[in-house]
Amino acid sequence: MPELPEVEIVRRGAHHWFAGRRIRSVAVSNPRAIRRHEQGEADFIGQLVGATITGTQRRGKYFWFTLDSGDVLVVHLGMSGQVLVQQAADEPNKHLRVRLTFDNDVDELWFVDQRTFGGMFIDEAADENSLPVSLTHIAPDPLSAEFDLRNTVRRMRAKQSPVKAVLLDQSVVSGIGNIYADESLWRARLHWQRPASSVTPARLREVLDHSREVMTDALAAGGTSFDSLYVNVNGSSGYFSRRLAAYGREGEPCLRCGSPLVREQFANRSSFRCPRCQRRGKWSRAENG
DNA sequence: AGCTCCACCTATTAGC
DNA sequence: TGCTAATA
DNA sequence: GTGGAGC
Ligand SMILES: [Zn+2]
Repeated sequence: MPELPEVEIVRRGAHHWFAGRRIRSVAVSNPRAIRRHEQGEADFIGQLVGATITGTQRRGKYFWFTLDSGDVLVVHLGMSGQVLVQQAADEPNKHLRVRLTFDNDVDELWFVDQRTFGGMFIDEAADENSLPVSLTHIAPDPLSAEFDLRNTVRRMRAKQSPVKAVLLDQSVVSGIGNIYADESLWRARLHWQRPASSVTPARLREVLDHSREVMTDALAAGGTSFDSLYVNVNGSSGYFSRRLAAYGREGEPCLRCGSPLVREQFANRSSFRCPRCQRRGKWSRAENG
């Protein structure tokens, strides 16, 4: 599942290959991929053909190409999206949804997405940072310069929901998904179900600091890949999955205390935690200090 | 308004 | 093998 | 992973 580190890896690759290129053609093979472009397919194609990509930006799990038209092309990978650099002669891909060709006639951008939760759309820039209007409700992510730790802690404390739900709320803090939420909570020794309002500001600060650290480490490792669904623009996997301490480790020993990790259901996804290090009460803080 | 939960898809894997 | 359920 | 429906 692409979260901040995986999206950032893809953005960097996309920038390297496509910044400065002029779009020659656009083919949409599954209109669902551009469902968030409300003006429809013809408008989507019409706005892109002839436009030049001037750069790339990212906020949380969204990234976008800035265009010389002044608008931006927003990309979200959903659960299984890929942005690949392909050559025209490459073998067809069953899950190809959108295909862009460029003025050099060699390298193409293929948006490939098995589950079709991801997509692309054109939007206008809301400010001089080119933040798309449709993303103004997305909060800054912990790796961005605009991230305000104190303000984020204050907003988290106002929530009655489980602290994990708040970490996943992109309007409070962006970029964190199921994997890095569990990793951050494990590092902070916090039970995912604690109401955010019941957690002290100091501990909320800690869990946010841990999210920044774990996502920085994951970025350096090329992201987390469990299978071939998450890959960079060249189709390669990242190496962070082998360093996960919580996610996917049901029954395996906690790397701090050796207790077998447990798996619990949260909404309709899985949560992994250590039953000893991550207990509900405040006493879980004291041990293993 | 705040919060929870489910639909949106395709594919793979586990279990009967 | 072939179906359903669970999970990503 | 996200947006929207519903309590
Ligand atoms: Zn433990």
